[in-house]
Amino acid sequence: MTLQQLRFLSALFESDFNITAAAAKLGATQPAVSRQLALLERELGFTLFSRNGSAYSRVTPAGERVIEYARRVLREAQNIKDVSAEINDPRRGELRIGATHTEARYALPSVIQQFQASFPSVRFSLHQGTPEQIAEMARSNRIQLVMATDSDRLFSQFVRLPCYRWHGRILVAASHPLAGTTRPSVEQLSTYAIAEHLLEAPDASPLQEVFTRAGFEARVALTAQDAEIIKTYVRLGHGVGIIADAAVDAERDADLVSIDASHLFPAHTTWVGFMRGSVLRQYIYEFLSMLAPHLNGERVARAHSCATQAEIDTLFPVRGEDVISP
Amino acid sequence: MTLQQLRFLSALFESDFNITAAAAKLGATQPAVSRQLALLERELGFTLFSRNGSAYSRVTPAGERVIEYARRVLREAQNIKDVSAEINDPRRGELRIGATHTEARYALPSVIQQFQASFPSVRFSLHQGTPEQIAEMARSNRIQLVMATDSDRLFSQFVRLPCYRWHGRILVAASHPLAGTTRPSVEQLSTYAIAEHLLEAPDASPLQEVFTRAGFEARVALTAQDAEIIKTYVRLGHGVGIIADAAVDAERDADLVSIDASHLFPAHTTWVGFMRGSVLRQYIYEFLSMLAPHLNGERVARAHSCATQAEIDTLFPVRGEDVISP
DNA sequence: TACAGTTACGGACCGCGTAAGCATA
DNA sequence: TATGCTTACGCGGTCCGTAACTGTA
Repeated sequence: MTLQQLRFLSALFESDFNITAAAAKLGATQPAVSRQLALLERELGFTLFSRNGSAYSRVTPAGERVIEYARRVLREAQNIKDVSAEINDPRRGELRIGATHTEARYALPSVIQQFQASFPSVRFSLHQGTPEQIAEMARSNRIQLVMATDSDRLFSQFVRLPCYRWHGRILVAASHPLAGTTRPSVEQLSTYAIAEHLLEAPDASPLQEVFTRAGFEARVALTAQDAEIIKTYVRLGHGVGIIADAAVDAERDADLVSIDASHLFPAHTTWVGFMRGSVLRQYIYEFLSMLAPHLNGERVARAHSCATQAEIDTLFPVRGEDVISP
Repeated sequence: MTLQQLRFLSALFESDFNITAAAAKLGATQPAVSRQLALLERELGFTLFSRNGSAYSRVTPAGERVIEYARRVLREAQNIKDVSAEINDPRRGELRIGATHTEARYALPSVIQQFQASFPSVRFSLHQGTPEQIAEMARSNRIQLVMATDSDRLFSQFVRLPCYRWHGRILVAASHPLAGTTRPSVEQLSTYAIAEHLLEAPDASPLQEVFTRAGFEARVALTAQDAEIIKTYVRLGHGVGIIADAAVDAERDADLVSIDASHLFPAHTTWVGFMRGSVLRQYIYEFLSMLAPHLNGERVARAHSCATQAEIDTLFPVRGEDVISP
């Protein structure tokens, strides 16, 4: 068993069991990958993938376990390389972030700009995807930081730090009946079609829950990860939009009316995280402190050494809509 | 960076920085180890060990971090081998246990006998040591299971399962003034020299605490890991011994009087554990259920998947002196 | 025929052990 | 002089890429 074999194994898994693609990803030739995987299977004594004729089709139950541990091996090996890079040149490296749509679109751009000015030799990349996708990217070491809102469930192997909290805002066209109101009720909202800014799985919508509890039903006519789609819909006068307050741009959305909805919906927490046990380069600490002032080096380091998420949560208490920065 | 280099690195660390010894331990020659470590240092770009002339003396701070991650790599790689062994021959393998003196001496022998009868092809070995020593053995993968009493502090990276609970017993010679008493008080005890069965660090003695709280001082004249030493001392009539109840043998200690002391001292918990995230062979599950009936496969598997020790503790509630087996 | 994976072959490289060299007590 | 690590050297294995082969849609 060699690290190379485990790299091939992991790459094959991440390339939909296509050896040719996996080989290309690692800058190797296809026979090399094929041979090393055959050798690994022979050494382990059982098949890792089931063959569908000549093509590999899917992983066996045993293979799944092996891949899980293989990835752990590779992550720990990457940690060694990170320690080395940090010592040799702390200001040079890579920062790969995975984020869901809203964070990538509204929260990150200004921070990224600031970060790149401070660390011109750090190659920055941003990978937008669903929470499932970015969790998988982190597991395969393709990204170091993850940013998402809620969906904690998917990130149990992560150290999660609260970044900021926010409320939904109601967005309507200027001509809409609700345009002049403040503090609209659930009953009022329930008479209109709703365009909702999707956070996680559609079935886990906190919006539906709020309506149900008040004895009404939400008529959700549109859901989208991209708040701009919601705005377009609202501009057409088709109903009421509900989006993150960060997604409301005072200038470009001047034709729309946005109404505070903090009395209706619970606050969301946008957090940033990394895989438990992974090495954090110094510039990652810097990035986090740029992202939110309360994520300073000392507190992040303390969170990093916590064994459980519960301990971390006590380090970052929440008051009302804000994470408290002592 | 290769797995072999990490193995050499880890072995050197565990051989007191003696390359010759490390090479012998791994069945390699000394130049091979020397060269691979030099290559690794060159690849990483910094020294891992500080040289004291020609000999290696100690690890650098950076080296310490690298070793930490190198060991993790090796543990995860071992997990892959364990998965493989389990699939190829579930009844063949190794079971290496680290235990402190009392467990190795009194609790384990009968279980080991039973286990070896059921699994003749599993090579069993038992390694007795201080809690510090066995924790270090587990970190370097030399043992898979750990058994100890209290000293939780040293085993934060472990999954700990309560095995059984026990009280200290007072042991005196038949001619001793306390021989006829039941429920002796702290005041009575404080007039005699005490020989204490040592559990963890001498400064963390719960005995001293009990005495202090009652307003007395314990005159501890002897401490020992081996309860037999305490018995010898008591036989000489030199004072009062306090040992684990498991260490009292009805037949062989018939010349001594043992007195229940559960009213005086808090119960101790003897636990068994393994490193978090390690693969457990099927026969390890069997061993655990032989060790204590409440450690059945289903519950151990559940504990294994817990992320925190606190979760595990709720799986094994305690009532009085016993771990509850539902 | 196109596609995906395996087998065959020759070359480069790499890691090992033996043996000699070098520094420190 | 003994100990412990490093360098030199030659061998054997191993890994790789190119190329040819096999099996499947």
